[in-house]
Amino acid sequence: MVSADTRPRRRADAERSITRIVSAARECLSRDPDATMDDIAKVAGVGRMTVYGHFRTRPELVEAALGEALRAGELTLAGVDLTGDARQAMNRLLASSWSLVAESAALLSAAQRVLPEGRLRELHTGAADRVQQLIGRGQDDGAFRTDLPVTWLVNAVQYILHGAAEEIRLGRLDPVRASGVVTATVQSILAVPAGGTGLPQR
Amino acid sequence: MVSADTRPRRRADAERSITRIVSAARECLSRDPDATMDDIAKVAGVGRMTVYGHFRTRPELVEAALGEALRAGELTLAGVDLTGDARQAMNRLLASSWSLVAESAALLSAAQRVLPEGRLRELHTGAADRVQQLIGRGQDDGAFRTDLPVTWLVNAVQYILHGAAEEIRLGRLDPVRASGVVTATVQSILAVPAGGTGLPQR
DNA sequence: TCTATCTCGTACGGGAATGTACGAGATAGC
DNA sequence: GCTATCTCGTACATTCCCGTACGAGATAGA
Repeated sequence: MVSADTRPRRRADAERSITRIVSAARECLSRDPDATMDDIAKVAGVGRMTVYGHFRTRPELVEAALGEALRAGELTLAGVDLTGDARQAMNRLLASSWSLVAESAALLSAAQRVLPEGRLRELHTGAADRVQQLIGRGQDDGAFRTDLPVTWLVNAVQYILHGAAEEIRLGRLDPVRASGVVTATVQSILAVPAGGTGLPQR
Repeated sequence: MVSADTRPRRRADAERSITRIVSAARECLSRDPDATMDDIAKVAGVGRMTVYGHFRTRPELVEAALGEALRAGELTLAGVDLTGDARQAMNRLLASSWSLVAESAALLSAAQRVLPEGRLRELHTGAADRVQQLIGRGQDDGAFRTDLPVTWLVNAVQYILHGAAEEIRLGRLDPVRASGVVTATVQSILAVPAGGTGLPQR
């Protein structure tokens, strides 16, 4: 309904350009939410005018980039076995897609500034919901803590992923160890507290 | 060495204006890193030209705002008893200053875009170092985990605080419960893992 | 080979933000 | 009450980016 041939038809080189542009947009925008059309064009290796040939406005391009990232995320998500022990499932999920999820989060915050609120929710729902479902199921199974709101847990995980991506970018976290670090941190956040965290049980 | 009277002298009303401007800058910039000089002036209740009367450039104002926030943070930090059980100390620290630390983090990311790298480290060192020391001490005492790098733990805590502030801003987290939620989450991140996180021991 | 499509440079208009210049009026502080 | 200081509006130059217009040249695809 989106990517199919609603347009009359396109030449192969145009298709290739679009791919490169969207890919460049993902890269640039997830690093700098204010990346310029010109920046993106340069990274894509095309002229700025070519970009405008395919995307009329900047918001349109941002949406395309976000959409692609989310689609990729959902695809990966769909390929991960989320059944069985929730902890193990979360580990599998993180191992295969944490950096991708982090990228989506960065793009999401970039999109937040240029897309209408509704449009954003519309695109993002689905990807996030499935993570929330997994965490929710883990809570029901007794694998994950229930003393904190689900929405907080979901977002806390997001922030950790986002942070890890940033730390790598700043050279403060070894990319090789990152996956393990992320997994360990997330598990700690979701785990049922031992009982002595010093907090009232609420 | 910074705030003292290196300037010839200032009238009382000017002093008042500066205070309001810096305060407004802290508020605006921690909410939107791209806040305009005009935005800040409006919030401060003064004209834009008055702002320029005291801060020649935007980076100068950003630095002032960040500096003030960090100074406030250090002041609070200095008032917290960090001795004794590291877990309890961390709880005390978070209880009395988590939102302030979160604000500093937001300002920090705003400053990252307009201040030279060195200047930023220069200002920020001190505040962050003390948190790092506390976590390091906790590790030595066996209160906190040692399977993850200290720098990561410090930053993970920062990201969680930042995230909590954002969640409140978006109305997804009850401000009243926030303190407890933050404390519980941070304790989980720092705690020595029970032993079954599913990760190789490093 | 022929044509519709695509690339992409130059040039232009518009908007927003920064920072400067000037100056008239208010006021703190002596 | 005098004066240096401060406030702050208007106006302007500059810069940066977006988006449009035009068009010449390359190329895919038949």
